[in-house]
Amino acid sequence: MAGQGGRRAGAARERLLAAALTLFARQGVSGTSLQMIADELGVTKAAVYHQFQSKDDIVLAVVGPAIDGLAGVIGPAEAQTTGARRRAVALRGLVDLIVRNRRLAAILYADPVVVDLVRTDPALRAYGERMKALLAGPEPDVATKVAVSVLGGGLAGAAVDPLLAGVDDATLHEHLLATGRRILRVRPGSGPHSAGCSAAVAIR
Amino acid sequence: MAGQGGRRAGAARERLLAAALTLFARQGVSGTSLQMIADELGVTKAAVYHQFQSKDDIVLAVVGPAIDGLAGVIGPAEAQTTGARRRAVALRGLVDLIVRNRRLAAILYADPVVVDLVRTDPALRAYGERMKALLAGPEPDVATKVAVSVLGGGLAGAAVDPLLAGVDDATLHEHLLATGRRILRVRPGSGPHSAGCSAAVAIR
DNA sequence: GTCTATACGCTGATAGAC
DNA sequence: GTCTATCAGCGTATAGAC
Repeated sequence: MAGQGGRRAGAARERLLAAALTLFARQGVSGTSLQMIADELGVTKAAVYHQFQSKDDIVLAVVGPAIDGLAGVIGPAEAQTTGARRRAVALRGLVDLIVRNRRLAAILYADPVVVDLVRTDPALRAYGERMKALLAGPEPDVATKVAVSVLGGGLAGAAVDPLLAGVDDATLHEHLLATGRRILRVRPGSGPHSAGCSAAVAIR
Repeated sequence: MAGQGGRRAGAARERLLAAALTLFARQGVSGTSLQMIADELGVTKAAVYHQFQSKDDIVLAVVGPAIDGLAGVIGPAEAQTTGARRRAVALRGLVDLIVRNRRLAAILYADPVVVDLVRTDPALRAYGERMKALLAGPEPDVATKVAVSVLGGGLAGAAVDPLLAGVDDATLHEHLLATGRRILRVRPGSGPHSAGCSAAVAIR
C-alpha cells in the first residue's frame, strides 16, 4: 500500500525530492522549472530528467507520502461501525494530516497542475472519493454535499493562508477541528476516544 | 471606482476578453497560452500583445468586474452600524458574488498565478483585507481568524467543485450561506432585512 | 547508475514594418 | 491594428560518456 509512487531509492533521488519539495513550497509547482531544481543540486537539467520521466513524476513522488497518509486515515475510518463514527474519525484524521503537512497541503491545493494530476490519477482519485464518502455518508442531500465541499476547500485554504503561518500546530488543529465540526454539524462528543489513525508522515 | 483595469473599449479588445474568459475557465490561466487566445480570434500572438502589455494584464482585465463587485459588497457592509450587521451583510454579499460568478471564482481561486497577481496588486490586496476585517471584526482571536480563513477557502472551493456544478444558483446560495453562518457562528436572524449590496456583475 | 551534450517545439515578450 | 521576425527560457527527449 505504501510507496505506490515508485521507490528505487538512491541518494541522488532523495536529494532531488527534498530540493523539489522546498522549491515547490516556496514558489509553486508551475513556478518551479526543472532548471531550478537542477541548479539547486548543482547538476544539469538532463540529470534530473534521467531520474524521473517527467515533471509530473517528480510531483507525484513528492506528494506520495501524503497520499499514504490519507490512506492511513481512510482505512481506520471505514472500519468504524456507525456513520457518525466514520465521519468523526475521518474528520479528525484529515485535520491531523493537513496540519502536519501544511507545506505539502499548499502544494497539493494551490496549484491547478497538481490538482489536475491528482484528479487524473485513478488511484489518487479513488482516495479522494472514499474520503468524501466517509464525510458525507451514503446518498447525501445537497446541503451535506455543499458542506463537505466547503470543508475540503476550507481546510486546505486555512493550511495555505499566510496569515495563519504563525499559529502552532496544536492550536491550528484544535480550531480547525472545531470549525470542521460546525461545518458538518458533528457534535464534539462523536466518535471513539482518540482514534488510532494517520500514519504520521510529517514531511520535512 | 469601476473599471480600474483600464477601459479603452474597442471591439477587438472586448472580443479578446470574452475569448480569454472562456479559455481560462476551461483550462486555467496557466493552461492557456497567448497563442491559443490568438488562434481563437484568428490573429497572431503579437496582435494580442498590442492590446495588452502582458498576460497578467489580460488576467487583471478579465477579473476586473468581479473586483468591482467585491467593492460593491464592501461599501454597504462597512456602512452598517454594528459589528454583527457588518459581518452578516459582508457574508451574504460575498456568497452572492461568488455564486453569481462561479466560473470566474474558479479562475481567481484555482490558479496560483492569479492568486499571486491579486496578492501583489496593492488595490486588490486592500479589498481582500477589508473583506477579512469585516468578517473577523476588530482584533479577532485565533479561532475567528481560522474560521474566516476556512470560510474563504471553503466558499471558493465549493464554487469550483465539479460535483456541485449541477446545483442551481439559488440552492447553492442558500446552502453556502447556511454553511458560512455556521463557520462564523452567526445566527440566521442577524443583519437587516435583505441588504442592498453587490452590483450584479454576472459575467457571461 | 549517474551524468553531459545537444536538440525540438513551445512559451511569454519585444522591435519595427505596413 | 495587425503583421513578420526574433529572443531567451521552458518542458521534453535522445544519444552517449564514465
